Amino acid sequence: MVDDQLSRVFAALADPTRRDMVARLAGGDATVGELADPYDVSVQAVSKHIKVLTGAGLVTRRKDAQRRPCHLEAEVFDLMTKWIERYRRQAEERYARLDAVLAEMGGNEQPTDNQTFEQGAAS
Amino acid sequence: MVDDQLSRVFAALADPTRRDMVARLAGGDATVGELADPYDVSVQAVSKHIKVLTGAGLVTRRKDAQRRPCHLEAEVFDLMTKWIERYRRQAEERYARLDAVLAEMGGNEQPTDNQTFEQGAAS
DNA sequence: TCCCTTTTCAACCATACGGTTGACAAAGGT
DNA sequence: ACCTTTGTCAACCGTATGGTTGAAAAGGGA
Repeated sequence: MVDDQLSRVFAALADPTRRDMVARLAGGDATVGELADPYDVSVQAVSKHIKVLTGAGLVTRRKDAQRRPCHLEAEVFDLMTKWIERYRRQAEERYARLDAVLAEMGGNEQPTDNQTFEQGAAS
Repeated sequence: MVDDQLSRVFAALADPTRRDMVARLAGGDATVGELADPYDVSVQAVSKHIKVLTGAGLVTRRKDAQRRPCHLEAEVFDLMTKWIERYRRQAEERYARLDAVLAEMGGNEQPTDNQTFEQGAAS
C-alpha cells in the first residue's frame, strides 16, 4: 500500500507541468485558476493535474467560498527520499566492500565477477 | 533538457516492477534473464523495462559474451534529491516566516491569506 | 433574483505504456 | 557444424494519460 503511494508520487512528479505547479505551491497556496494562468491549457486540464497531485498526497485542498486553494504537503517528499537513500546507501556500501576486496588481494588475482545479489526487498 | 531527464527518472521509478529491479541492482549487477526470473512476465517485457531505466540514465550495460549485465548508476539519484530538497526547503522557510509573522502580531490580527508566491522557476 | 466566478463532471480523441507472441541476431559450448 | 543461451526487434492489444469542448454545480455580489 505504501508501494502504491510511492508509485503515485513518482508518477505525479514525472510530468513537468505538475512539477512546475509543485514548485509554485512551495511559494504559497494557490487556486486552480491562479495555477492555470501561466500555461496555455484549459482550467479543466489543470484541475485534472491537481487531482493527480492530491491523489498522490502531495496537495490538499482548503475551502474558501467558491475557491478551493491548493496547499503543498511537503512531508510526502520524505517517502521518496527514504526510498532513494536506502538504495543509494546500499549501492555505495557495495562499492566500499568491492574496493576493500580489491585492496586486500595485492593486485593480480582476477576479481570474480561480483554477483553479490542480496535480493533487496522493494519497499 | 535536465528537465527532460528528471521527467524520465521520475517516470521510470513510478513503476513498482522497475523500482524492484533498481532495488535488486543496488545489491549487484545482473543480467536481463536474472532480473526477469522472480516475476512471471516475459523476458521481453523486462528488456523493455531495462530500456526505460537506461533511457533515464539509471542503468548502464556492460558486455560479457552473450550476456549484457545491467549496472545501477546511483549518481542519478542526486538529480531527484536536489529537486526535492529545493522545494521542501522553500516550503519550510515559508512556514518559518509565517510563524514569525503570527508570533509578531500578538494574536488577534487576522492573518492575511498568505499569497507570497515568488514564482519559483521549475528547474 | 439574476448573473458572474470558480471548479468540476462527462464525453471524446490521440498518444504512450505495459504486456503479449513470434522471429531473429549474437556468442558460446560440444 | 549444430544447438543452446541470451537478448532485442516488430507487431499487436487493452488500458491509462493528457488534452480538448460543453454543461452544470456551488457560492457571492449587484
